[in-house]
Amino acid sequence: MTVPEAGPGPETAARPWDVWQLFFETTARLTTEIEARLKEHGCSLMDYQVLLLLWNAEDHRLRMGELAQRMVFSPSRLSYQIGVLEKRGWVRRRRCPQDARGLEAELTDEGLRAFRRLRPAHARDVEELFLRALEGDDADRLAAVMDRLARTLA
Amino acid sequence: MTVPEAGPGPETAARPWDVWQLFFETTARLTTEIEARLKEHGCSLMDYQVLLLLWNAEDHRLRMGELAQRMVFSPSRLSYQIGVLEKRGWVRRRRCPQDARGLEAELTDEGLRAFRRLRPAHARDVEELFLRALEGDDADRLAAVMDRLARTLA
DNA sequence: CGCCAGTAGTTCAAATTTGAAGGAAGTGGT
DNA sequence: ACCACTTCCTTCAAATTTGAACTACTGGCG
Repeated sequence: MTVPEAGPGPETAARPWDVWQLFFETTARLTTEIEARLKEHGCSLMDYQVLLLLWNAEDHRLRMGELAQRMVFSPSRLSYQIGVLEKRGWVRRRRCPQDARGLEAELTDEGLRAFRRLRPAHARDVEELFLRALEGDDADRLAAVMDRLARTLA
Repeated sequence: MTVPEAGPGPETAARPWDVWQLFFETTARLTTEIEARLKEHGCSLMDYQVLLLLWNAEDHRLRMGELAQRMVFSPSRLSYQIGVLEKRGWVRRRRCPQDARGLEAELTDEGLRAFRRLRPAHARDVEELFLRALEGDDADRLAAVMDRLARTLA
């Protein structure tokens, strides 16, 4: 309203700080709900994300450090998480051939089956709770913003 | 590239699932970094958000339940958080006059001062790490998407 | 009034997360 | 070969988070 516009401009001139608060709160609600639904199938969202990264990786394995980077986990947090998944039989630790300091986390056959079992329900949840809210070129616009954010953070 | 377009369409047709992953990962990086910076001033992001909500509230007070809703916290989590802030002298618990079951969390004078001390640095961080990435009408578009997400979750 | 289902918060134990410290192995200079 | 430095990951204690009881109070109904 304060800035003259040519043509039909946006109805709402969102105040930047409100956008941040809305982003923060909505993100919390979204991940909380998705996590709650996934947990009914016996898996936390972080568990799932680890499985997903391993699933996508060459030979279903990744170096611990690489995994920690991608998950935005501290080393100790990743160590704990992998420990949990290992006890559950979904992941195995292997010493890395190239570098005896390092370890690789590898999806077991059981982990593979668990992932395949979990995926459909989780995909539907993300679909329903997140993707459905994206209209028109929202996906592209959102991706562009996230890319810019990621670049700032790098 | 796979879909014929009339005129100069968007360069990138982001695949929905990738958008979700990017959103999830970038959000994690962003909040992790903002939290790290805030902690150098001796306050967690959740502490700050509680202070902010109380700051904005009538008489700087809110019912525990209301606060829990807005923070997306479980009752026990809020109870713990308020306990921490209370020990630090930033917040006080008062029995609610209208309903003897309930409590209100109220900002103390010291809490007020703490918030005013924290705010500038945090504002700069959010500015630098989040708001700067928003170009053109990104803020409005993002707000619209978040609104739609929130409505789905309600 | 007296009972009772429902509401508001707290508490407790178990699970997770953090951050500092440690142990094992690579790397590079001498 | 040796030593200092770095990298990779784990471990440990303390802080936080979760989820299931548990306590205190309300409001409505007989």
